[in-house]
Formats: sequence, structure tokens, C-alpha cells
Amino acid sequence: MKTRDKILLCSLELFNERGERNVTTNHIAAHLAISPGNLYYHFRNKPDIIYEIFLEYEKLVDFYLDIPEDRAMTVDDMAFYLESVFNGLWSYRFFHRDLEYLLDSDPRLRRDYRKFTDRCLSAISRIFEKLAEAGIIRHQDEDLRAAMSLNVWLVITNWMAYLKTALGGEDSASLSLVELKQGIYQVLTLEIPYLAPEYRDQVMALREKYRPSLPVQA
Amino acid sequence: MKTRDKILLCSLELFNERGERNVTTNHIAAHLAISPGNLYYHFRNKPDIIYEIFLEYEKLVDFYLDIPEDRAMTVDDMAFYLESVFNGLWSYRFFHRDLEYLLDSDPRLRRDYRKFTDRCLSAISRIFEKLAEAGIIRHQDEDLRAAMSLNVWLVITNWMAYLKTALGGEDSASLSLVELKQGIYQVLTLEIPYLAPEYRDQVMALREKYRPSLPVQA
DNA sequence: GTATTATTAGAGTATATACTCTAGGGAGTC
DNA sequence: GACTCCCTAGAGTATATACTCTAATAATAC
Repeated sequence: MKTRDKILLCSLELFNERGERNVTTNHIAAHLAISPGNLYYHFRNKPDIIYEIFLEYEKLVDFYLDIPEDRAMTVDDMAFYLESVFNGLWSYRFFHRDLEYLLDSDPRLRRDYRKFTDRCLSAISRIFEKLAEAGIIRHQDEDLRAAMSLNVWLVITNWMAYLKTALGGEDSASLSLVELKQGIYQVLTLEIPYLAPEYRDQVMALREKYRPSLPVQA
Repeated sequence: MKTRDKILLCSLELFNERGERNVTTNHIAAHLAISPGNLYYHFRNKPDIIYEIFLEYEKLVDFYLDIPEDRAMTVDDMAFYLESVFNGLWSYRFFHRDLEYLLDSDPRLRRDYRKFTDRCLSAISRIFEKLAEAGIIRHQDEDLRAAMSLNVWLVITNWMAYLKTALGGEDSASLSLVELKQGIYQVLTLEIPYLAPEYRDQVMALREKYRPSLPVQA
């Protein structure tokens, strides 16, 4: 594996584990047993590393949120989208943690991230639309669908922070993918009142699979 | 005004404006035209300052979320709670921005914040319960109410971050209380499907007051 | 007034952080 | 061997950051 790729991989790992703020370029170099000079040969600065990681994240999510238009949507499709999005969120979980600072540090990233958000919101909205077309949820006008999509986005992107701050032991490190996916339970909660009766049981069963084992609220 | 209070006030202002990460103790001292030594006479360290600010925040929110049990709830009450919560969010907006790092830096804060979250969730749930008792929304079982409350919390606490990242110009500084309160629109969106028919128009009118002037989605 | 305490100034420090600079090694080509 | 190009080491640097220490001043008590 090329040094450049190793740097990206190692950075992502350390960022996810400790948070971007707590990981210096010297840490990354030390962890890879390469010199700082070597790291800076491959990347101009820290925001550059982060930007490249974002591009990977973006690519991943865009790939999974590419909604096929040639067939009707199923509940399984929806489950797949949710699983994919939360997997992505997990793999790049450092990103949303320090998002504001990261965007302030890199205008490119700010610009790209804004477009990325817009694409995600459109995709969510389109999923709702297709779920309605398939008769899985009731049809809603565009205004409401946009507001609902935004709420879905807010729940998804904030679920990790909630877990890390409100749950667990003394440190925020102990967090598993399983716990993260309980966010799917929360997202599906948003859909409940809109479910078509004939699909209600199926979606509720799907939701049940992600129910938090411990009560969410003390 | 006592120096100690001036430090707290100035810190809060600077934190809100620039983010905690970008504000050093030296900045605070310089901004107040006092010496670093003076600042450290009043506070042991930076987390101490932040902790005290949190205590104020906590007190404010607890005060507004004290649900009176001696009378039925009205739509106006709900509007008041929403306004209050978003005002609090605005006044201490730095807090949720760097939350994870702050909690990692101070075990006291982590412990207290967790309890704070629990109280907020309970209050939200209680509000839903009382809204149902008053016939404003339909009654839901406890499970669903808890999940809904959590979603409300997630939307509220993430709305600011969304605005700062997805909206506006090159910097994230340009953000107004008016824009922030459009989060109320999003929260009320969550309630729509549960509204009792006889109150639907009233709540929808309230919601309309907070509709974003620019389209939320590009 | 004097003793005591609370407050303040301001220089200073240890450490960290992002990043630079120079020198050179290794592989391929002629 | 000499030249070139890509890569790497590692010492070094400018700056920032949180925080300390000492001494002096203001406030208060007696």
C-alpha cells in the first residue's frame, strides 16, 4: 500500500477513535512510523488530509444514495438505505463531530459539504416520494416532504453525538456500530404516522430490530 | 460588576462568536483588558469556566422547562416552551458545537450534562403527555412518546449545526436568532400527524410563523 | 495606623502543534 | 558511473496555548 493511502487510512482511524482535535499530524506520522517530513511530502497540510477523507465519504454515501428510478421501492430497499447510511456514518464518524470547525478551516470543504447535504436531502426526499408511490407511506405534499426529510437528516447526523454524550461510561470512546444503528429505530419512528396500513406491520417489525436494548431514557 | 462575572460573560460571548476551540484564556483576558494571572486567580482552568457557564445554561433551561401540573396545557404554552428552549440554545450556542470535546475534558460536566439531557427528555415527554391530556395531540403509548421526545431533542440540538454548515455565506458566523427559531418549524413538523383535528389549524398557524423565508432545500 | 486579606499585573515557562528544510537513499535509464 | 525522479528521514522552527509565580496594590478589619 502506498504511503499516501496509508496516511489517509491511519488518519481516518485516529480521527474516529480520538477526534480530529486530539490527533496531530505528528501523531499520525508517529503511528505510521514515518517522519513528519514524509507526511508533508504527500499532503500540504492537515485540512488537505481531511478534505481527501471527506471526498471518500462523499463518494461512499453518493454511491449508496443513488436511487434507481426503473422500479418501485420496497421496504427492503428502505432498510438497505438506512443500513448503508449508518454504516457510512460509522466509518467516518469523526467528521460530524467537529464539522463546524472543519468547515471553518477549509472553504473548499464548506462548499462541497453544503452541496453534499443538499444531495442527501434530495435523496431522502426522493426516497419518501418513491415510498409513497409504492404505497408504503401516504403521499405528502412537497413542503411537508422537504421538512420531514430535513428532520430525518437532523436525526441521523445527530444520533452519534447523542449516544456519545448521553450514554455510556466515563469516556465517549466506548461506542459500537450496533448502538449506532439504534438510530434507525429513531428514523423509523418518524415514519410511523405516515405508514400505509398494509405495510405498517412490516415496517414496525423492521423498526423493532433496532430497538435499543437498554431504555433510551433514564 | 465583579471581575469573576465579567470573565464568565466575556467568555460566553467569545465562545458563542468564535467557538470555544478558537478562544484561548489569553484572548479572554486581553478582551477584558485584564492580566492572565488575574483570570487564573478567579478560575483554576478553562474547563472550570466552561463548567460554570454550563451551570447557568442548565439553570435557565430547567427554569423554563418546569412544567406546571396544576392546569391543562395550551398551544400557547407549547409555543412558549419552544421559544424558551431556542432562546436558551441561542444564548449558549457554543455549548452544543464542541460538546463532545467539552465532555471529554471535564468528567463533572459529562456527568451533569447526562442528567441534564435526561431531564430535558423527561420534560419533553411530559409536555407531549399534557398536550394529549389537553386534547391537542392524540395520546400515544409511553414507548412511542419516549422515541418521539428523543427525536424532538435531536432536532432541537442539531438545528444550529445544520444552519451553520448548510446555509449562509463563507463563514458560519452570520446566523441570527430569527433563523435559529426556524427550528421551531421543524419541531412542529414532527407533531403534525399527531394533532387533534380541532387544534390542527391553530398549531399549523403557529408553525407557519416560523417557516423559513428562503427554501430550506436548494 | 496597621495587619490582613483579596485582587491584580505582567513577565515567564513548559509543552504542543503545524509545518519547513536540507540531505540523502533507491530505482530506473543512459 | 552519472543523472533523474520519487520518496523519506529527522532535526529544527515559529507560534500558540494553558497556566504559574512573584510582587505589588487595593480593600477591609481592627
